[in-house]
Amino acid sequence: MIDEVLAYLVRRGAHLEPAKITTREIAYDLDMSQQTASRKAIELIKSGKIERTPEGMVVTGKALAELKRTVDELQKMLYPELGFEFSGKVVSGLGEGARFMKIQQYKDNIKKQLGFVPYAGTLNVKINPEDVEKRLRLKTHPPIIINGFRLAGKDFGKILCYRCKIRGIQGAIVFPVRSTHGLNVLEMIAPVNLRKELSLTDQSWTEFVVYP
Amino acid sequence: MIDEVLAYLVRRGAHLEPAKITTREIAYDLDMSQQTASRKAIELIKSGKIERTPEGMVVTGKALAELKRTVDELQKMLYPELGFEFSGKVVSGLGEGARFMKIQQYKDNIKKQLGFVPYAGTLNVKINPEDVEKRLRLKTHPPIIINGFRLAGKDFGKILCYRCKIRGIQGAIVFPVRSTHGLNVLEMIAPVNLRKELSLTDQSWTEFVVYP
DNA sequence: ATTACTAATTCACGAGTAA
DNA sequence: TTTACTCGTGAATTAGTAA
Repeated sequence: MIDEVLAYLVRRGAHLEPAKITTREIAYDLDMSQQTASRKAIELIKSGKIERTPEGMVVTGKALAELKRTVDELQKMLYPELGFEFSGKVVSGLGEGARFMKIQQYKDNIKKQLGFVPYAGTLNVKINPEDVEKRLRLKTHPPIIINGFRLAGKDFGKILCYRCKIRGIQGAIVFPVRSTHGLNVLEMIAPVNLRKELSLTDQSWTEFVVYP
Repeated sequence: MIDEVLAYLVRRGAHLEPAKITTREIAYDLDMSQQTASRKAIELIKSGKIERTPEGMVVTGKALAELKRTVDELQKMLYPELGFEFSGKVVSGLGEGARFMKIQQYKDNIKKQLGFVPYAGTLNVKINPEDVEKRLRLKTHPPIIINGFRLAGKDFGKILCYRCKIRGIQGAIVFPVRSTHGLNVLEMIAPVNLRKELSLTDQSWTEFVVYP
């Protein structure tokens, strides 16, 4: 998992600059023998995770990146309320979302609930298969509800949504109650034309965060 | 450090609800024998870190709290620049925040936007003078907006907020649009009574992190 | 299919110590 | 003072297998 000695070195700041840390100190602080600390340090060097310089030990960028990845992943699992990250590819919708976003009632209701007038179009992203489970977990959180209405003898259903952020732009993921999408496509609205604003085309890879 | 099997169970969501995970799966995913996975699971049960129910394995709150502490610490070391850290002293508010947090509409909107029902009270912290500049920088980030509403002929304004964490408890810093506070007092809401939960009294020194 | 026991094995640890 | 070697010991792991 996370190497105890490597984490210790990071705690001592060895990822910022070389730190003069003896194997005796490591042993004392981590409650192990000096011999073990020495051996572990050698192992870390052999696996390219730390380096020894005359100024002390340094954690390599590679090891740091790996550590960050692990901590990030744990963080996300432990604090799911801080935002679900998704990544996937831009795909073309059926133009249905765009049609909805042109209807004044929806526009008004979205403005009321989300605080922005949606651009008359949606961005459809086919999420990575490994994110589908996350999407299911997302749906266990209470959504923001855009009310439906009746217009010209036709029923327009409510829309469930969650705020999201894509490359700094705030928008929302929308789930029309009668959705035509499968589990792997998420539909996004925003105050601007996301395709244009973010220079996205079909098959563009992108990532975004959803806030339940 | 961080137990590999425990982290695996968290990755599988066993801290949210019981997860049907076999020792064989653990063994396969973590590259160990089924026997070792079984033994480690038993050890985790003995140390009170997981429980086995007919519905699957569950990570206990105690183990989760411990894990969060460790991850938080690493997070802080790895990303010293992330999150705005504030420190200051607890002060008494005018009871205005508490009044707001008792109003159903605000409670509903907060639950919707932040994912928790706020305790009917706020914690006011007078931040250190050197943190005031940080507070100004914070306001340049897009806030989460709690919608206002009209009730009994009176307008209740929207509330701008940012998620925050104080001693492991997730909450939010709130900025009512018509705030009565100066620049040096921050008002915090959380799902629990922070004063009680963290044993804080007036003049208690405390610190917290705000996530823009 | 599971899980978890016992026995065999391996490999991690620390004592002693040299450099 | 360090660090890091060898080596004996024992804890951790796996194979085999029962339930």
